[in-house]
Amino acid sequence: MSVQERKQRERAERERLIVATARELAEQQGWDAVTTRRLAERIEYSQPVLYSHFRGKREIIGAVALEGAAEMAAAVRAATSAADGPRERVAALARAYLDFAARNPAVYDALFQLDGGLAYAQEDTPEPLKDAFAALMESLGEVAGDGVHPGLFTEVFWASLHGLATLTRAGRLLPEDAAQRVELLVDRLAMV
Amino acid sequence: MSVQERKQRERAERERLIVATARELAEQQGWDAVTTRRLAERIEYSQPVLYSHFRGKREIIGAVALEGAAEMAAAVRAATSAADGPRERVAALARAYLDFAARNPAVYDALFQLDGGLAYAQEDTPEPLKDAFAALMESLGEVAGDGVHPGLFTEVFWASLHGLATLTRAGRLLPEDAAQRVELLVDRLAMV
DNA sequence: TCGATTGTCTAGCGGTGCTAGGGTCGAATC
DNA sequence: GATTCGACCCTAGCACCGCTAGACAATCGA
Repeated sequence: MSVQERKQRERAERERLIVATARELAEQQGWDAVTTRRLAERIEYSQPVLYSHFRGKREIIGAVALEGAAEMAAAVRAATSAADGPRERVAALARAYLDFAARNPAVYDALFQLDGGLAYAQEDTPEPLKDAFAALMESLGEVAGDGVHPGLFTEVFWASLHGLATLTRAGRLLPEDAAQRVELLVDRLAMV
Repeated sequence: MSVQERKQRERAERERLIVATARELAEQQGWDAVTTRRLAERIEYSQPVLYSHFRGKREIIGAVALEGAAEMAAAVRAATSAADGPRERVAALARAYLDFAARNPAVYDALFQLDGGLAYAQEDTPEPLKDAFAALMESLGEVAGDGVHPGLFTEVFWASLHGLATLTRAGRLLPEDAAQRVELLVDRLAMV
């Protein structure tokens, strides 16, 4: 029994190594640089080993996305719990969200830009994704305003943040005025 | 002279054919299906011909993006000019924008998602892109509110629309409540 | 008519994601 | 302790990708 357990442990450890390495490589050189060959070389195994853990590259991206969702949820909760009052909580949430996207561009891409084979906004959506959305709704729900469904409001606010994050990172918006944009967004959307 | 002119005409015509075919193929089967081989086969020329018109695949995407920018600007202007009053104009703009994104997903991707090698928010930004942004600002500028820079407001509103468009198309948001989200967004952001 | 130029194609390079098949090595059995 | 067996991993290769060198044919100017 103990031998099998050790093998399972080693296998799980190797899987973590794959995900961590993919993420690291993606953050360093972009997802285009994350090829199965390079990834295999970095973990010091051959390519087919990757396929004994994941169905393909897409699933590896998905694994990075799930890891990122948990971290983002934690970052958002940490920021909001340190803020006083609904208005300041929402502002802190927005800053934390955009900060996470800017600091972890590859993870953010895995989450919202690339195809990681994950289901969204559905029954079988993985728990970390649901929880990340829940983390947003916890603070945003209280400023939705009268008669506005908290979920709907959260979706709209989230979409706005997502738009700012992606357009800024893609060079469509200049980063200089980022703070002003967030300010404006929070002022208008949140009913404090 | 006339012979050269004819050749130039034919060459320009073929370039249009390439762009149109790339766009068509992308709309039908997604940009992943737009390979230089398939594209060459569809226009009934060999691959290297593509490279006599464009530096590479990226530039072809860029050409589709520019074409799309002009169309989007026209669509937005058509919608806003048919609406009465600032509030209704902004609502019409939002609907037209999201409608364009939904009806031309591949073009929208070429514009804002993929790398078409185009410069954004800079001096040397191509005219169609500047004009598309101008089309948005024409209607959005008048509802920016006191003391808010029209350009900044347009950026924020645009980012919100972009977020809704991309998240919806990527399956991150369910399309059923799309109309409600637009309503909410316009209500809150526009100072009517 | 003959060279030069222009245009196009065939063939191929190094890369991609992914997989079939063989070989090795350790664990369980006799 | 020897042997069989099965899990595991690697080598090699598939079809495809973006892109390009070099051969070849057609056309133009002298």
